[in-house]
Amino acid sequence: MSDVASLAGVSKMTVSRVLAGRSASESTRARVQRAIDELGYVADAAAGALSSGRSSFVAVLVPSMSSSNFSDTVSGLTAVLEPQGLELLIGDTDYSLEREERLVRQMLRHQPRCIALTGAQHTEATRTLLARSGVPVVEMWDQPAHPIDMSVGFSNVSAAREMVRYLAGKGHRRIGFIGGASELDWRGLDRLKGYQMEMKALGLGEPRVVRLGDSPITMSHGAPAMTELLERWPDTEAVMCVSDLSAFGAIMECQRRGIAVPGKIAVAGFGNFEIAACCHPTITTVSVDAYGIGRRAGDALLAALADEEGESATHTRRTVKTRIHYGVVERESA
Amino acid sequence: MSDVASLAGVSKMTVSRVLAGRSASESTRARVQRAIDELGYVADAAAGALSSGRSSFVAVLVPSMSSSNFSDTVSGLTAVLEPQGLELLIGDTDYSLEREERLVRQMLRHQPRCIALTGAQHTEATRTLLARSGVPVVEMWDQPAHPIDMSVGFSNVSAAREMVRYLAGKGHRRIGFIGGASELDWRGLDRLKGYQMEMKALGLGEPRVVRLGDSPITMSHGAPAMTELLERWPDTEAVMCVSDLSAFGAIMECQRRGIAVPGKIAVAGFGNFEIAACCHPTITTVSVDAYGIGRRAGDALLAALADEEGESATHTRRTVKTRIHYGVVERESA
DNA sequence: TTGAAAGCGGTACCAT
DNA sequence: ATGGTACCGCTTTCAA
Repeated sequence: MSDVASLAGVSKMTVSRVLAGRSASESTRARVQRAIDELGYVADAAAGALSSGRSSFVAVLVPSMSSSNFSDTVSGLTAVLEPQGLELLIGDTDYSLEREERLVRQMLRHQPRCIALTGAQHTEATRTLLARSGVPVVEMWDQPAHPIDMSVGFSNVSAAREMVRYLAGKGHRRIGFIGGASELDWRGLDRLKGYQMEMKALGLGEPRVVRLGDSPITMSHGAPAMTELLERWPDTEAVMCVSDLSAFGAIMECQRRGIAVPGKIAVAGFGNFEIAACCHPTITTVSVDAYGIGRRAGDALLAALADEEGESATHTRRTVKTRIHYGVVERESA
Repeated sequence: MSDVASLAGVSKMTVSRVLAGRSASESTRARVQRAIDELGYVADAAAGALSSGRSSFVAVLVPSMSSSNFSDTVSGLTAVLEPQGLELLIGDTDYSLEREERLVRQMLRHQPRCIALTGAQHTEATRTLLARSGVPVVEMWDQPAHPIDMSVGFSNVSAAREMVRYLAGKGHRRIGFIGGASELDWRGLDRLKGYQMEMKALGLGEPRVVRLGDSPITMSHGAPAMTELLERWPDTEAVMCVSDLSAFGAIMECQRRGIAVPGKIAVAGFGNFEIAACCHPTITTVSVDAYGIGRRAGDALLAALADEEGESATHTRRTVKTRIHYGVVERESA
C-alpha cells in the first residue's frame, strides 16, 4: 500500500480511503486507481481485519454440501450476504457434532461477523464457544426449543405428522416409514418421531419402521429398505420416506418388481427435491423452501448486524424465531 | 494472548509457542493450556496470518456447489488438505468467468496458500491476477492445452468420443445428443464436440443435436429435450446425454410415453452420478472419479507447497498435468 | 526453554 | 480532502 501511495503521490491513508470508497476527490481517486492497476496491488484482508477489528466473514456450517437441500440453503445465504460485502466461510460437519465443534472453533479464529448453523443440536462446548464469541448466531432447518440466538426453520415433527394425515386422508391405514439407521440426522429422526406420533394419534396401529443405512440415506438405500418393508409387512398400503431420495429408490424398486405405485402401494417423500417433480411417477412430498431458509437466515443475520451497529457493540441475544412454511405437495405417487 | 500469558505467568511468546506446539516444558505447557481454557481464549487467525505472512487458506472455485460432481471434488480436496491444517475458502462461480474473476480477486486478498480452479477457461484478468500472486494453482476437470500451473482432469472430448464408439459398437447408427443451450458450460461443450467429431469419424451421418435449457441442464430438462429429439428425428436409435441428470429426465419421458429403453431407444448419460446406478432402468454412463479429482488436486497442491518450502520462496510454474481415468460403464439403458 | 522488541499491512483517530 | 501516528494481535528474530 505504501508503494501505491508513493506512486500516486499521496499518503497510505488516502489509498485506504479510496479502496474503502470514502471521501476523496475525483482526481486523487483516479491517480490512486491507476497506481493500483499498474502495480497489481491487492489489499491484504488479514491486515485490514486486524486493524479494524472486524472481518468480512460469515461462518456457515451445514451437515453436508452434497445434499441439494443444504447447498440450496447456502445459495440463499450467499444471495443475501454477498452483496453486503460479506464472504462465506463454509464448513461441512458431515453430520457430526464433534466435527461441528471443531469447525466452529476454527472458524471463530477468523473473527466471523456472524454464524449460521444447521439444526438445534450442538455440543456443550460449541454452545460455550458461541456464547463467548458474542456474535449473532442463527440456527437453520429446525425450531429449537431453546435457540442459541435466532432460528430459521420449521418443525420436522409437525411436517411429518402432516404427511401421515395426508396419507390417512387418502384412505391408507397400514402406513410404513423408511429412514436412516444412524442417530446423527436429527431432522430425519424428528420426521420419524412425527410419523410415530401421528400414527398413534390417528389410531392407525403399530408403526412399521425400516431403518437402514447411514443417515442421511439416499437413493440407493431406498430399494433395500422397500424390500425389507414388503417382506416384514406385505400388506403395507403406503410408505412415507424420510426424504425424496429414499422415496425415489423405493419407487424404482417397486417398478423393478412390477408393483404399481400408487396403485398397489403409495409412496411419499420429503423435501421436494428436483427429482420428485420429474421422475415417473412423480413423487408426492412435503415441500420445504431450502433456498428460502438461507435467505431468511441471511436476513436475520443482517438485521442483527445492523442493530448491533446501532446500539452497543455487543449483540444481545434475542431469540427471534422465524418459521418457515411447508406443505404437502400432491403428485402421482401417493 | 497477553491475558493468557499473565494468567499463566509467562510471556506472550511462550503462549504462542504452546499454541504452535513448539518447544515448551511440560509444566509450562500445562499452565498455559489451563489459562487458555479458563479464559476461553481463541487465537486471532488474521493477526497470525499478518505476522507470519502466511495464511492457512486454500481458495477453491467450482462452477456450482449443487452439482454432486463438484461437491464430491470439494470433499476430495477437503480430505487431503484439512489434515494439513489448511482451510478451504470455497467459492461458487455459477459458471460465470466474470464471477470467477471477482471471486479470485476477493480470495487473493486473504493470501491463500494455493488455489484450485475448475476448467481451463478464465478471463485474461484472472490469469494475470493468478500469475502475479505467485501461488500454486491447479485447474481441475479438464486438460488445458496451456495450464496456468498444474492440472488434474481428463479430456471431455475424448470421453464423449468413447461413448459414441460404445453406442456404435452396440449397433446404433442414428445417434442423437442432448445438452444445454448456453455457452458457459465448457465441459458440456467439449462433450458435444467429442460427439460431433466421433459421429463424423465413424461416418454415422448428420449429428442430431438438441440443446435446451441453461447449462448445466438437469433432470427437468431431459424430458422436453427427449420430446424435441423424437419429434425432429423420430427414427433415432440412441441418445447420449451431456450428463446422467438429463439422461434420467429423458428416460422418464420415455417411460411416460411407453417407449422402451433401451428396447426402442438407447439412452446414455455421463458422469456416473448416484442416480444412474439406482434408477430403473439403470443408466449406461461414463464414470469419472469426481472425488478422486479433488484428492489428486489436493495432492498436487501439497506437493507444490512442499517444494516451495524446499527451494526458493516462490513457486516455479511446473505444468504438471495429472490425467484422470474415465470409462464407459455398461448398464441397462444402452 | 524463555523473554523482549520490532514489525507484518492495514485502519481509527485526530490534526491540518 | 488529506496526512501523521498509534496500534490491532500475533510471529519473527535475537538475546538471555
